[in-house]
Amino acid sequence: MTSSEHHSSADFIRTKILADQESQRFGQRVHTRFPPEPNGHLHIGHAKSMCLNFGISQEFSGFCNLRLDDTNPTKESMDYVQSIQDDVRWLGFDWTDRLYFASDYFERLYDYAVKLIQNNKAYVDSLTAEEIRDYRGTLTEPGKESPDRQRSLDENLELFSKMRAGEFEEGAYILRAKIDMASPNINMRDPALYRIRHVTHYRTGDIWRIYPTYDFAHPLSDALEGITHSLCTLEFEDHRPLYDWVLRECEVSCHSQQIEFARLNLAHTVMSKRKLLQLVEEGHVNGWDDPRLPTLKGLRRRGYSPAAIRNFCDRVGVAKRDSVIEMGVLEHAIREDLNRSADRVMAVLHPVKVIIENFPEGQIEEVEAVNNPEDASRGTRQLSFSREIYIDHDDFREDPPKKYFRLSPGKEVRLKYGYIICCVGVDKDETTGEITAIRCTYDSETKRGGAQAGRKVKGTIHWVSVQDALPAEVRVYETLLLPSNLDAEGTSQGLEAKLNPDSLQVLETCWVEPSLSDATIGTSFQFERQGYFCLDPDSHKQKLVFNRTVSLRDSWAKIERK
RNA sequence: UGGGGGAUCGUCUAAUGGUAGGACGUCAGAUUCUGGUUCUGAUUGUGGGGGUUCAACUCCUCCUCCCCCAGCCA
Repeated sequence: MTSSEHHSSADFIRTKILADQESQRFGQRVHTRFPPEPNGHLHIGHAKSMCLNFGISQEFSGFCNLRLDDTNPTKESMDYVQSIQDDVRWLGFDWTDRLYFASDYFERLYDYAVKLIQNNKAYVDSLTAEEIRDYRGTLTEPGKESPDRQRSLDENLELFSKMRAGEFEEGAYILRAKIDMASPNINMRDPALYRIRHVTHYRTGDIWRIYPTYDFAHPLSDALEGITHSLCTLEFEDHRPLYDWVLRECEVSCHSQQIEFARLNLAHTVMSKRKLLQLVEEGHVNGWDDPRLPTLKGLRRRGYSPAAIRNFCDRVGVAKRDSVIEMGVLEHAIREDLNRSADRVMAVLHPVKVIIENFPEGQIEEVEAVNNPEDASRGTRQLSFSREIYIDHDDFREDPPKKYFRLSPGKEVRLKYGYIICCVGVDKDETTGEITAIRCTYDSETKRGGAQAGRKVKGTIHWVSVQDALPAEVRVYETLLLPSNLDAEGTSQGLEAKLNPDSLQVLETCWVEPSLSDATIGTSFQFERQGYFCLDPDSHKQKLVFNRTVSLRDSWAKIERK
């Protein structure tokens, strides 16, 4: 199987891989890796990377490793490792037995560093962090060589060994690559390879006092795992010469090709770990799985399916230019999925009581409702119809605008799966003027199967029967941010100012049909005419809690806006 | 302003010298017991100036704009 069988035209990465296969650069081998650092939860940007790495490995009959890039012990934890594995699996990817940790390579990485020293390609520097910054030069001026650059081989070896043994304070020494302090590429001005950290690593404990940097550990981890194509985001573009330098100077047998692509940006939300953390810690959202967050846990709780997210990533494509994807693309992906899979159900979010005056008091009638018009095998269910029902506040207007097809005084509307009713009056609270009930009559011939069943009216609305409706809370979400994206100026202050104050709206007094009483947590439903909703873990017997995943497309809202 | 990247419909993304195509969105129509779905149609684009060529999104040249880099983070 090749990528060309899946894509009418391959993206630039698949094109490169095809060319590498053509030239036998890695034989026919294609081996990728998904390398998150276990210092936070995965988000939809990671989903793009997973779809790329796991997707490509599948298309080219290769492999994809899950690698935890845990070279910085100060921010990493086992909890994150577990969370990452859960999320990768949930998204639908399988690393089988290829689970790796950069920390498992620490010993071999150390040996490579020693080799570099022996080859006069690395040295131990005693400059402080500030001094190193000064010596580095600027974007336009070359750097200066550290006095320690000329340190003897034996002395370097001995100092490095003592660094490892924990004989020095943090910051006292650092191992640097000996490359070129005048390089126009700042990453090549003798970058750090190892730093001293007297910190317990969540996996290796206290056996290491020095830890390799990303620039040293990453290329070698790729080499050790036999990775052929190392996909990363654009900001690593000017690290590529260093990536190649490390592999060349360490004389490894497998030299992977680093390829950079543009990270995913979604409009009206944030993707950086720092900002996500800020939202959680400052309480702007309720935890990492808040349904407003673009984290995989948040999307999952919001009701997004793994298939929809994968499909979204496919649609978005992969390229090198910076881009911001509109929310509409994500929303389309989940609607497309849920339209096929979610059972339909009646729910009233903003209830108004309707009294059907000519319907006998105490009488209850069964009506048949279709579970999913897209899937006949989902069958039908019975709904009970009675004299008093709830309809949505939006479906009644005392003074209807033009093209309003719903209920208004003297006008008819069909109750979905039920009768055509006609509004004959309105009850109002004497003091507030608020509508307390809508009075209607029904046409008894218009039920499905009735003599007038075929009679057409402009509108059909949803409803629930007062007598057996279940109370529910519904949480309606809007975007996290008001503007479509943060500018470069997006500081911590800036983020707070751009938050959408109405990103969460809690509707406490909703009514849903009784069939929902045995719904399981996480299941998605279409509330007829409204949107897709899923049952939240906060639900309990007394009160069901639903999250709105996404609304239905609403062409009436568009007409009314004009 | 040193280096590295990038610029194609509103938004993503194809087309490597040969009809600028697809998706999302938008608009219009058809169907519909969901103003949903589905179907049909329409809409709009190669950052700018020169040049090469029968032919340029594509090659050359000049310009403009955007992003990334001066962590002992990744």
